[in-house]
Amino acid sequence: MSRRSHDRSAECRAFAVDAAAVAEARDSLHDETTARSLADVFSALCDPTRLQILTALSATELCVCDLAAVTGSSQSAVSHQLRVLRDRNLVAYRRDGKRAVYRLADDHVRVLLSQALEHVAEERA
Amino acid sequence: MSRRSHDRSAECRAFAVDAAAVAEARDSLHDETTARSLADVFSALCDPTRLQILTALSATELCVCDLAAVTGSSQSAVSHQLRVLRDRNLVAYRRDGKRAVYRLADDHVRVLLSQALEHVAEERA
DNA sequence: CTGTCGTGTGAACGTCTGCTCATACGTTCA
DNA sequence: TGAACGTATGAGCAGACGTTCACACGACAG
Repeated sequence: MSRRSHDRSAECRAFAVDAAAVAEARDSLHDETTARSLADVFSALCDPTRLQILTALSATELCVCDLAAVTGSSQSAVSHQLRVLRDRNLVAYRRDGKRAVYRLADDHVRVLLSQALEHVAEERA
Repeated sequence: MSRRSHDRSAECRAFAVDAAAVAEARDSLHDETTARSLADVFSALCDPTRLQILTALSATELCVCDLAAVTGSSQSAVSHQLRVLRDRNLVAYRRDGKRAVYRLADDHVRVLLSQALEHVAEERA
């Protein structure tokens, strides 16, 4: 514990290089629950199967069975993923007899998808 | 293997309920490389530590050491995450002596963050 | 009622992921 | 040149994740 200023190889320095910038950046961080919700939203979007589901639902509303057909996944897998998307408020659904017909919950999803699409298109230039 | 039409409990039906909707949705899906890139972008955004990094960089550019201070993570962890963000073209950096100063790569990141933020704010109403 | 359909769900399992630890590399300064 | 600094990276490990499998449940037809 002696020689305090020399034994922090992996810790980097305890004090910041640019204290002002660190303070400014720290203030800009979201509170914990907001940060958690943000991560949840993006977590819902990071799986290829869920992205396919959302892209499909951008075009038209679909029941679970048809979503399975569109994505090429099993009905069970789709149902599990829809549960995630429902919990994140990214999709909504209505019952139609024995079927459950899903649709996008709001337009934020479309914007998120289109922005990400723009990004990947741009970096290919 | 007989009784072909009765033993597909988990497979759901092989033909779609709403063939037209399925065809329309299927056409709207992105090609495989685009889908992969989209998933990569959102995968980069779904980790709390990386979200903190990007939020911090929305305010000001920062070196690795200061990012570690802002996020409360180790320098190694931040460096690993920055590698992910670099590979996804979400951040860029310049060398300044021994330091590496990182910044957001483009404005798509800001839009993505703000849209997700709007979404989580809205569903709390 | 009985059987089938469409869907939801829990357990199990293999894979992916993000962390720590240790170490290496390039830069700066004495 | 040698030491400290800032950063990058690989190995290893614990936990999260997505799938399959098996099954339960409500709705509808016969």
